Amino acid sequence: MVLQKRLYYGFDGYQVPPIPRATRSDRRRCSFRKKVDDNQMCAFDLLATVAGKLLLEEESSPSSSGRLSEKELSPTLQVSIKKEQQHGDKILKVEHCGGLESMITSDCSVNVAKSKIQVGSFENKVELASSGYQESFDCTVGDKFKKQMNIELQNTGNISNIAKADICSLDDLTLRDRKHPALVSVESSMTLPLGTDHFTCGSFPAIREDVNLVIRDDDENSSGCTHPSSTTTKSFRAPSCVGNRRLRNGFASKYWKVTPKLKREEKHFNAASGKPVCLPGQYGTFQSEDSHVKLRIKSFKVPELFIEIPESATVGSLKRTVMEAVTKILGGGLRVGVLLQGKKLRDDNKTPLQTGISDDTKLDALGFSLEPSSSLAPPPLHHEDSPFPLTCDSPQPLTRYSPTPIAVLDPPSLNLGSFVESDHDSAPSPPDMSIDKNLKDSRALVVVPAMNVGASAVVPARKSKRSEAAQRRIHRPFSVSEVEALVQAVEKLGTGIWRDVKSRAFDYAKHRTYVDVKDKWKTLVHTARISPQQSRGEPVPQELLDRVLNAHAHWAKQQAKPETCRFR
DNA sequence: TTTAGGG
DNA sequence: CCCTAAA
Repeated sequence: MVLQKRLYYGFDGYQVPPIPRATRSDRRRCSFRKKVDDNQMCAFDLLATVAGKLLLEEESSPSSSGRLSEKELSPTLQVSIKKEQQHGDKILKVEHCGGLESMITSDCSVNVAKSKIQVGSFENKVELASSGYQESFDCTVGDKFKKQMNIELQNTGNISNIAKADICSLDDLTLRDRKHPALVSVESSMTLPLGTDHFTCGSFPAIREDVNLVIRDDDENSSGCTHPSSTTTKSFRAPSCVGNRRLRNGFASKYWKVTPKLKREEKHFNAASGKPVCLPGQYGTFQSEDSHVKLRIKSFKVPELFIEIPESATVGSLKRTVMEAVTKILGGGLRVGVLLQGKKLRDDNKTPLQTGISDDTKLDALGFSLEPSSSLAPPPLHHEDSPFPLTCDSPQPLTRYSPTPIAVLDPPSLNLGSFVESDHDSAPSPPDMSIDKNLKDSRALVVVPAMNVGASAVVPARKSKRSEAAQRRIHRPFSVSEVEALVQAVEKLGTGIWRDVKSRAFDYAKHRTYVDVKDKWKTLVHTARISPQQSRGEPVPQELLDRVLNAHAHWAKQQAKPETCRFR
């Protein structure tokens, strides 16, 4: 099946929703935020997981030992960001390719360097092109790169705040000066084993017709691994190809692609009709042929993603883990949220103006976010207690990986580059946004800003009626691999020291607390004592249950005789 | 903050 | 998972 829709939108930058990550203790004081955070994390996991899958499939091959080493994985975490800016008759193109981390954290420069060291195979390429002149050069990570960026940015004057964090720190680029909205093209390609219905625009009528969503069946071939003709092609990989190939491998059954397009003009809304009005020459105005508001998703934000696998895990197990997580998440579907100045627009029936979106609304004040949806139920807003079948559970003592934004090459037809852009901050005004850390940990899948909303409706983000009350955390069943890790840790450390067990077996999983771990052990012991038929959920291998009982008995005995040293 | 248990 | 008393 092929669905194609386009979404045009224009704005200058995007922002991350004001959802600072909350620690468990923080949650007590700010439950609402924590809740949102949890949801976003799920959404984020989804995207990043998918991305990671693609890359892993393409670039990672089992080492001779049949195991994955960090070195093998790291290089697969690639990200590409491409920026274009028109300045007079010149067009500045900046492309950045780096390790995953640079996409996830706000401090790209640091992480890029880190990634460089870690991976050793990362590259940056900056291209400067203007009429009759073209130059490209490779930069090393760090100062040199930043320096290069500075020069270019200065030469061209203004630059978008988009992707700034991805290239280097804000200060380095002095991006605050944004008189001209830079043109940024970000495309993302990912495979999602999810039916189109999950992301149909029914929930987002305003942009329905504009979203460039390509959903097709696997076998749909991947004829076009054509790289963009531009010189920028070389610096990054051809994820689109990867994606397709992957699909054909039978993993994902659908190919979901969001292809943003560059649009130089901006649009204004007519106060009366709520429809866009063309205001040529005016900054912040869009050009529209008809009376429709056109939106374009500029980029997705993928704050953070962790894929953990045991060091002894094989590529195959990694893939299965990823698949498992994706499937879970997709099962819940996705919802779209609209953010204005960091606040969610909950009333679907308001017009742009009514929600506060007006001509002078800063484009970057608008944002879209994809959130996991609890059920198939449409975006009707209800609280989100609904259990989310998502979760990115992984196997044991894992190694931790970052997300995986992928650089995608243009579709054969279009000569656009696709990328997944992740960035933090950038919003000059979003209230209550302790960028940095908070964002860093807010695992959200955020689609960037856009102008949307027709007279129709906006997508309800989520109605948290109890924007204050404590919300129950989403249910995150322990996967078999997690159980395995837990058992192993308890066998080694014993019971009663859950803090240690937690850090040993789930150090990477921020959503697992020592209390959770302790509770899990409790239920495991219970499960091991009852008949398999009586237990629910994913069945735990008998072998593990046996080990649970043995370990439980062993440590219970140990506790009985205090004189004995636990370490034997 | 952690543990240990009941809910 | 949550909530809490205890330590």
